[in-house]
Amino acid sequence: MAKSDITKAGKGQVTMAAVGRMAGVSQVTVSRALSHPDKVSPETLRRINEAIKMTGFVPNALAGALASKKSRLISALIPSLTNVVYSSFITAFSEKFREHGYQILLSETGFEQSAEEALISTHLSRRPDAILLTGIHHSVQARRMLMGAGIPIVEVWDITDSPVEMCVGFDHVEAGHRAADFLFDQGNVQAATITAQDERARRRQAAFSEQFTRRGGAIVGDANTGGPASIRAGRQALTHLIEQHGLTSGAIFCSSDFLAQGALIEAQARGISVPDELAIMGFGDQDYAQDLEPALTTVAIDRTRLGCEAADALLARIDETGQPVAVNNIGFKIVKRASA
Amino acid sequence: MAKSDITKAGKGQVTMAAVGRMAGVSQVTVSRALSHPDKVSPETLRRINEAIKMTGFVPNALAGALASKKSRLISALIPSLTNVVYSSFITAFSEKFREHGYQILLSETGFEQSAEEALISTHLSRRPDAILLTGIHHSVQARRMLMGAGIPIVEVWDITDSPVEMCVGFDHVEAGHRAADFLFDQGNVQAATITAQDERARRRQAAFSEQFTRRGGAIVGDANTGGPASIRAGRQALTHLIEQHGLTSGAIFCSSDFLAQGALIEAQARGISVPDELAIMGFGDQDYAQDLEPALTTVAIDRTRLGCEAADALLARIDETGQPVAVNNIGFKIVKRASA
DNA sequence: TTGTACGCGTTATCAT
DNA sequence: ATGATAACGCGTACAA
Repeated sequence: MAKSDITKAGKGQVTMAAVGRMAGVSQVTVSRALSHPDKVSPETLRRINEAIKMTGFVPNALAGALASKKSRLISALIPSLTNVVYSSFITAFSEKFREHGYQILLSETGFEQSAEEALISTHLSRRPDAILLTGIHHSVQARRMLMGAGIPIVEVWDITDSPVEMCVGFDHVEAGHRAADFLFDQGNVQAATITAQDERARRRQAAFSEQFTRRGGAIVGDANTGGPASIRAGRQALTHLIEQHGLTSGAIFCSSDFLAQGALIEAQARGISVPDELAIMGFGDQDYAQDLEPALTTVAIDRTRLGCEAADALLARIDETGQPVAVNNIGFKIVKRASA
Repeated sequence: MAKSDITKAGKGQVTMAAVGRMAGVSQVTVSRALSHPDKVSPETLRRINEAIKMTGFVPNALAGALASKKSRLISALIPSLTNVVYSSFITAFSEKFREHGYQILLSETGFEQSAEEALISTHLSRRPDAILLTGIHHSVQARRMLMGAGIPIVEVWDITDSPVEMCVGFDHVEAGHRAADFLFDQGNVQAATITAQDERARRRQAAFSEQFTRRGGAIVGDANTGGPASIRAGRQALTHLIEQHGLTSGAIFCSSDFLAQGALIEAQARGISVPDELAIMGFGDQDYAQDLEPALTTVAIDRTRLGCEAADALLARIDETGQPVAVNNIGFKIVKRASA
């Protein structure tokens, strides 16, 4: 049994050293061939690439990250993967970073804040080059860990004057106010709300009710789903508002398009005409909002822009190019369609 | 300026050695305190934990993985994050692994196969302890890299007699056949299909048409969306079938519940009664399928079970406990509701 | 119970 | 253009 092991042995992975041996160069030259090919002679480069192909060598990014102190990994914590609002956002965010050679380490936090702290710790142990958090409420311990990590941090989907470092999102109170103005100005004197279990949604709802009342309207009832948004929850909430609160006319402000869709279906099943008898307004402007029947009036959040700007902010800090603004309010837009 | 640096210096991260210095023990003892606390005296443990708290120490998982050759990282490649079918599946998969102390490195491959190869390579460079792929079609080069990695591999959402290593999914041809049988047995003699741009969906559609014809039915038309499934695509496809293929009655087999929902809305907008004039059948059994009006008849795939069994198969291989089956057919179930 | 010595596979620095 | 050497921070023997 020769001790030479140019072909890879049993469990051992192929290393740069092995590739180098095969190409007749040292390990360092292999490293250079991959990171700075222009600093290696064409002939050497050719032999190295051949050896790489023969051995099926895949660089060990763990070792690379340890040595260079750059993991090219970005942490992202979002409430839910199955909620299209967040998944489409994270798709834009990921794509931007993928173009720059980064990978995303993604975790769901759920809507209970308690899980976040442990997740942050686990994520930081992978030494990401930056981290994204959803929302602006984090425990003291979480903030401490984040600051200690010494990496760029962005909080999304909300804004505050005191972000951990940077935030990009929009003002939920203002969104609630403008939705109330819109529905009142449409001639609705009565309104109800359907809200999922989500702190930001609650904040919008409170702002909505406050403003709608201030304008002179009456809030007939508030239905909380007690869980994530779903079509079923929307149907049940409308049923509740009708049967328990005697809702017969006016407007309904839903905390998501998904809930609004449920309300739309329940109204249709009950033979209630939308928007004539009941005006229904969603939130988010999902892709399908315009394809519902009637097309859904809603508050549009540009999730793609949100993802891109969050990524840009982090990239600017990572590359130390430019100074991204600490508070980036991307706003929202009320989209009037047929349902309200 | 003393050379002692018990408090962490400028950019340097806190290491086990630093924690050890503060607690008056060596680096190894700190390591042990974290991995095998029972092998450390209570008093020492107390001092170490105190030092950890004071310094805000977060272990470097990169270094740990390099030394132990275990990254506690699982790679997952799925076609799309925004498609609830896959995101709910991956949520179950992730949850199972999270319980076992693993994190998921997730990437979208899109529905074009070409991107997969590069993604596999990038993922393998992080030295995951296992990898999950969607589908059973992979390039030769991809298979080579996968086998060379020497880690457990599971392919999901489809089955084949020759998986790279293991697969858990269901038979798409059989699903198409049974859907055809179902709709024909319901008394439909005409049928059409609406199919998204997805290889597995196409395979189901082909099997459906074949079987429906074999039974004596007639295929009126096949609408391909040419893109991902969406409500809009469903509406447009039904419009196409009606206006271009003269579809007036019979059944429609949609490749996803999302498309079926679009068809439902378009039918409603056109005043076509479902299921009396047109029977509509979806695929996937999304949570909301039963809450549509009329409730959607569809083919149920247990995505949670799929995620759990895929995770279990990998875990069994990682821990070398038990020998998971190479081909795990979890089947499907036709769920009759009101729409067909 | 605790510590010493070494290796994991790469990048960075400095020579040649 | 290429190589030798020293980190990087932690786990795993093995020793005390």
